[in-house]
Amino acid sequence: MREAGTKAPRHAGTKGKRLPRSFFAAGPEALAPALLGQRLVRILPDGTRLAGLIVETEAYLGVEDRAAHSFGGRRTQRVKSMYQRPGTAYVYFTYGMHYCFNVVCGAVDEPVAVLIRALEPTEGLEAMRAARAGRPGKGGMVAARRDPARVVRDGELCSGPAKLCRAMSIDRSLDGADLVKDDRFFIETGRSADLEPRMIGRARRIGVDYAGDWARRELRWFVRGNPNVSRPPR
DNA sequence: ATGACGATTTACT
DNA sequence: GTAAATCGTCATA
Repeated sequence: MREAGTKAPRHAGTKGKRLPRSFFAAGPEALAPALLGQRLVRILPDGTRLAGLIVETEAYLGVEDRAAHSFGGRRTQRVKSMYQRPGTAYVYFTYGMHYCFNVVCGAVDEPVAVLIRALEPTEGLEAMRAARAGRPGKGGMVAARRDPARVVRDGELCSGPAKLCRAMSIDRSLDGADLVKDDRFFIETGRSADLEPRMIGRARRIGVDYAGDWARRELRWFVRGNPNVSRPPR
């Protein structure tokens, strides 16, 4: 994690300790800010290690949260991962072309989670650029709009929930993965200790205007001044 | 079986 | 700022 204005992270490439299940069991409002600065790691089938520090998260509070997929106790095929153990990955497909990734953080049958909205990329940037240059999601953009040669600036590589999934090759195959045990997908201790409270911002969640009062609640946390944050508040 | 919509991103005015 | 892309999911019938 770096403050605005400083150079590349000194500890890029550093491997941390894997976060234990007890860390993930904190519940969404505690886990969302606690995940800031932690390192999300993805090992590709060919062994390439991709990683980034988490710089933006959102809490989804479950059955009473109108913005949550589990609102009202919905227990559909799509959201089944949200009802699993803390530390489970909930990956869903949306808008016909994008994936988003959440960390489940409640007891079994308590469908709460934290959406990972942005990362500061630290390892495997080349592979990320290649993944982001092509077409998104499943079917992906029409021919007229896809541009395999398009250049994605580093600050835009993982600056959104679907962008980071694209950059890190996170798709449906990782839905339900156990982040505590899985060897392709996990979270390590990063540089959260460097984050003073004043460096953490809080704001409304993005893209949930349909959720009435729940749209107004400040359930989004982000690292102030970090260029990878998807939508820095005013 | 059908229709409306989405925890988004992108290009364009 | 607006609109298009694109299809699985969900509610309704």
